[in-house]
Amino acid sequence: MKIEKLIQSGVIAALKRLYDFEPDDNLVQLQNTRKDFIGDITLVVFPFLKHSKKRPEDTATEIGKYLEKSIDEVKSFNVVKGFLNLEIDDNYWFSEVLSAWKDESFGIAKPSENQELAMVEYSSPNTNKPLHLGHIRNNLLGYSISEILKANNFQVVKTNIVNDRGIHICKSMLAWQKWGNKETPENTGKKGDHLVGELYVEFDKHYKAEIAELIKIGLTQKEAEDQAPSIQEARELLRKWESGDPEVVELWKTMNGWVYEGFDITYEKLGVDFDKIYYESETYLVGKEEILRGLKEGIFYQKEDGSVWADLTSEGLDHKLLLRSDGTSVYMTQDIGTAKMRFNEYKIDKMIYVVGNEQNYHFQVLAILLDKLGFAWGKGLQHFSYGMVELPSGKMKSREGTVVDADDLMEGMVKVAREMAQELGKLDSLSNEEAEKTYEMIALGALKYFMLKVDPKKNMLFNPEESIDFNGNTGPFIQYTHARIKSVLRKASEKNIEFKEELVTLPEEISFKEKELMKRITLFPEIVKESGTNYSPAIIANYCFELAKEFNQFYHDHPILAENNEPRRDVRLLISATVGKVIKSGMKLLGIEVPDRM
RNA sequence: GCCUCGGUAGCUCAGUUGGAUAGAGCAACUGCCUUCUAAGCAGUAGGUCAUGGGUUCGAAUCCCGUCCGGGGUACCA
Repeated sequence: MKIEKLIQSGVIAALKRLYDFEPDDNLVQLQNTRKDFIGDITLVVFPFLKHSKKRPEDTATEIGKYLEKSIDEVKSFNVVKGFLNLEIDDNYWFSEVLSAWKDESFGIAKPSENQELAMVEYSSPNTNKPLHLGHIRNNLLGYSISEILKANNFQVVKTNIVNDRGIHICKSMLAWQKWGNKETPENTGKKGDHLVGELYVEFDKHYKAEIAELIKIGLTQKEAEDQAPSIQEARELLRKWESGDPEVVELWKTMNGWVYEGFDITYEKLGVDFDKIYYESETYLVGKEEILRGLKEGIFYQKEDGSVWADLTSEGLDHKLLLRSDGTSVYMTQDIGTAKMRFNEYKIDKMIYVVGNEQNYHFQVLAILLDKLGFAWGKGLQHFSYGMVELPSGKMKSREGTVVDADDLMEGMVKVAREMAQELGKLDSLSNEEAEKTYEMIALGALKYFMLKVDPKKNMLFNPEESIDFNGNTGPFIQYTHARIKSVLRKASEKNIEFKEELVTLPEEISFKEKELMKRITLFPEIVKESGTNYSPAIIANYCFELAKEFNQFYHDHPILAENNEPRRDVRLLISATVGKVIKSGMKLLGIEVPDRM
């Protein structure tokens, strides 16, 4: 039984016995003892004073005496003001670490039958431009939260809804027709998504110029934006696409194909993947049908111009457009269609949308609309809302060229990692291929950890001027700690002094750091749970950092292989090996690989 | 205007859901490689937790007001 549970029930028994008082479980507040005090677990006794009718110190002492007597694991206690610090027997932590080591999947649920199914939607790019830094945060969060849900006993289906149709892609198509010079990825060597992205910028350049011209001859901004020839032509392309014009559809397929080839490369480099991909072009009509059904059933209403709306004023919200006056669908329409298709195809218990917080209102409305349409699962949708990535200059804008391109960023990071490693000369013994693989691992580790260590809900700042760090609270720091541990274990095996798990025993005395490490290891399963219920990879990231930091301190002043006292040496090897294992599985939940050498 | 999220060290971020003297990393300065990897370790310095009130044994954390910033409120997605 876990020590916290033991103590909790011990405290409840003590209160009953001493003060004839039965508290709620949540009144028993246990926390880890602060480092400046002696002890492992601390009980806050303030809430009990009303019933004990004694001073905090006396109350704590009485409870302490009771626990010391009734729970074997409680070795001793001390009282500071209203805090009862309990010292736990080293044997308890030792046995926890030993079983952590033996447990193949310590802290991680194994796939089994009857798991609930969670579908996680993430990435969801438009097909008119390459992925940028904002997408990176989305992809890393989506991937990581999927791994964390798996670790928390969910079956997970990772999904991606590709926004492959609409005015945005028509703009790139038009630009290709008019100014594209028949360029293709093949004849230029350009990555497909980048080529299409350039065309999108090209369109915008002409469009802006036309607007300026029109304003000069007296039109308002709004009129000019509406009447510029480029946008008119793009709209014409969209109409042709919707009516199935073969030539337009062909161009659309070709250009989207280029983009997908580019995306695949970026996704692979990032190390993210999907179990099921939906395309907006295949779901928007389903959404439209649902809206029309809702209209027929009187759930929605139609204005004189033909547009369809939902009245959400009874929910404290506004009126929301669902179909334009020309009958075409909007963002919301498509999401309704996509949701319906997904729930038809899978037995989804939990649907999670990894989408930026600028869409908070959208998902609030989506849940209500699905509910109104009679889908029982509508209200249960989870919007995993995360903050924006900001640059020192403010928000990123694709059209204004202030975006940090995903491919460029990753490439740059690998370059820095390579230079740094070569300077340190650490990987000289590896083959070129192995070394190159390690550079990538480190570069991606730095990038991913950088993005995931901050609370997903908060906006974060990325400064392209300062490259992402490789020292301190970073991915490489944790990777390095893992490599160090592996190195020690390799040498132990070379010297034939590996520990045998069935023979390791607790030495007479263990140091403060050794105990701290054992306690930290024991926390891991709880951390995995917490990150699952809070949808926060950051909790895991910060735990891994603390663990690695503590290991490095331990490593610095405790000889491991050179320790003469065998029980002591073996327990140090056990602790090291277990820390290595926990780091590896923790980082895996973040989608970060750890090298054996670096 | 209305809705919503945020403001913690020079910078980037933690802070165990109300507990003890608010913590890391970066940047600056000092030490430590003949001993298991120095991408490391140890130390110095850096704070009116935006601000004013309130709630109580106890507030960075909860409530109200104010200031500053982000996002939303589109027949864009």
